[in-house]
Amino acid sequence: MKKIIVKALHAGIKKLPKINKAYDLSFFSETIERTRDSSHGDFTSNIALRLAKSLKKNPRELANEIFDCIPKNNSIKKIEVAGPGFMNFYLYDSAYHTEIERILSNKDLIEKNKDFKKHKLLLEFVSANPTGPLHIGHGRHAAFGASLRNILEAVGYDVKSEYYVNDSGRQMDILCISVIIHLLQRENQRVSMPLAGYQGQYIKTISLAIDHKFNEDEIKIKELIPKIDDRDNQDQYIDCLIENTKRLISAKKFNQIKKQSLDLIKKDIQDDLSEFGVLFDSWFSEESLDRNGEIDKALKSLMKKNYLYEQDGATWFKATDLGDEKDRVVIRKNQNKTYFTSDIVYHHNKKERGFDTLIDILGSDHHGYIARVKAGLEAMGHNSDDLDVQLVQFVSLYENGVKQAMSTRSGEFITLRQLREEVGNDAARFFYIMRSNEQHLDFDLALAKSKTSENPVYYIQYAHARIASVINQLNEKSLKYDQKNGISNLKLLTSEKERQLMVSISRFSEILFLSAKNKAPHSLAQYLRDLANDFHSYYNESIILIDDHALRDARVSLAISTKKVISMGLSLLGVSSPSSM
RNA sequence: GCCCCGGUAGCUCAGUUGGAUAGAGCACAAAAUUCCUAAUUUUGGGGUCAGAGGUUCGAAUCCUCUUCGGGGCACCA
Repeated sequence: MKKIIVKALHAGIKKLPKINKAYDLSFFSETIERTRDSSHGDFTSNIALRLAKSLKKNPRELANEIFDCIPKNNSIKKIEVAGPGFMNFYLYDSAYHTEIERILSNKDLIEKNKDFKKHKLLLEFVSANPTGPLHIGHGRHAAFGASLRNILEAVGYDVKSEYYVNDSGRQMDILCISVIIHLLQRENQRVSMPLAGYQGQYIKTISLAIDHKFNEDEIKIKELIPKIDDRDNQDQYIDCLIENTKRLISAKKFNQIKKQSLDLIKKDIQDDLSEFGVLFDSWFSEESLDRNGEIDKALKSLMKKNYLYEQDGATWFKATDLGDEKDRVVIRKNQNKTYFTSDIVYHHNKKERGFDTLIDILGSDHHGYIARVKAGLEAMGHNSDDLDVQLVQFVSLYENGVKQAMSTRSGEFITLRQLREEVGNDAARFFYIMRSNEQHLDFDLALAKSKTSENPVYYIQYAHARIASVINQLNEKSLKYDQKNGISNLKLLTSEKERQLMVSISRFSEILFLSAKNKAPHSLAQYLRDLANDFHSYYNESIILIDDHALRDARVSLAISTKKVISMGLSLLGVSSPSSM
């Protein structure tokens, strides 16, 4: 709907020779907003105020000049120059009717931007280490990423989502040894879990599933346990323990158990996310980068470009040359590659696969990591601006005003699965994205569980269910609904609340584009709440199923289009739209 | 010490990227149902936009400083 104003303004400006510069449509679009106050019309543009300075003109005069040049348009009732130089646009109601008609037709509810389609995006998110179940923090990433993906797709982008599986490196060995220790304990061997090992219940579950039994002669506890005090040197202790184990049971058997453990955890994560309605187009294995020789190839290329040097027995990447605050190690003294090494290659790989923009959704505690990944991209010959990092802040759970403790170390943290079971997928999805991602989230468990109007999810879903119920009543009362008749009688909808509802419906597409542009799914959530409010308010004031056929069909048309918008909006957020509650 | 995010009504938060008189929900006070789902609606009070300076026609929004809260500054991931 905003397009009407954008085009009109553009047509007007084109006629003014002095202003006709290289302004594109998106510039005009940026100057136009919905009015906050209906006494200012439907839309307002501050274009005259913005251009006044560079043209050295009085903004009001300029606004009047533009006004004189705007051609007649059968959607625009009148244009006013107001205040310091705003241009206020008043639309005919028919413009809103056209919008309702479009929504009722079976086409897409919103018009995608065709230019976006050639833009390939790769959205990477969650990417939690496969060393344990997902917790409530990952849940926020999952909900945010999945919603963002849906929104970007809805406005026209070609977008794929990916989960990066950190399936190589030291932490996988630690996972494996934790499982092995558990297996040994089940055989009544006198070994204790290293302090740096994974302590959670799930380790037990994995060991039960693997159910491996070691031979008496291959495990000699005395040879297994390092001669160091675990409490003094946790890292050294566990590394030594891993080494001993590999030697005693053979690296082959160790890797076999590691693979089994990884597969079990990965499966659990995949099931968890899929039950949560979070689907990925691909699961990218970190380990595959090494296996396919991509890491070596990239390192050689960096070496050739003189981005690497040796110092203190390690190999360093000259990140400072490319904007990072310090140089970073890519190969450690012990010859192991760092996590960052894989990440340079992984991001390079993403670009090589043909993605224009890479969106990474990271925890806010990873912000210090951005500069080095960007440096890595530059070094591999890409533009670091192609990487867009969205940071997500932490989640705290509150139950009746009391903050719930959460500790990863003890393994007693609240999992995503527990949360989903507690409050349900719908409430979890909605609450996770209800707030801006860069804001700390206080997740109110009691509110999420409550089935009252205080709970925004139920409030919105209830609006949908009410409309569904009205449609059922139509049939039960054997009333006929004629959509064409409804559309041609939309002009009968003249009450303030009816107009308000039509205005809200017409904003949907603008909200989606804004939400996509700002990568802010929470705007959509806020909008849906407002829309539901407009409907409830209208529903309370007017009866839809009245005897007057023309007005009834018009009202049903309005209700059905509201239902369609709510339903699509909720589905983009991964929330269901029940027909009865 | 350096870097990132945040501070808006009693509480939880929006604020369309610099616009006109700063908005919701909850809580509080009062009202509405012979009628399509009361899981609803209507009305009301409530603000030094953390503080101070600056930029300009115009600042919650941009810049500088101060302050408070969270996070980050590895040959961990």
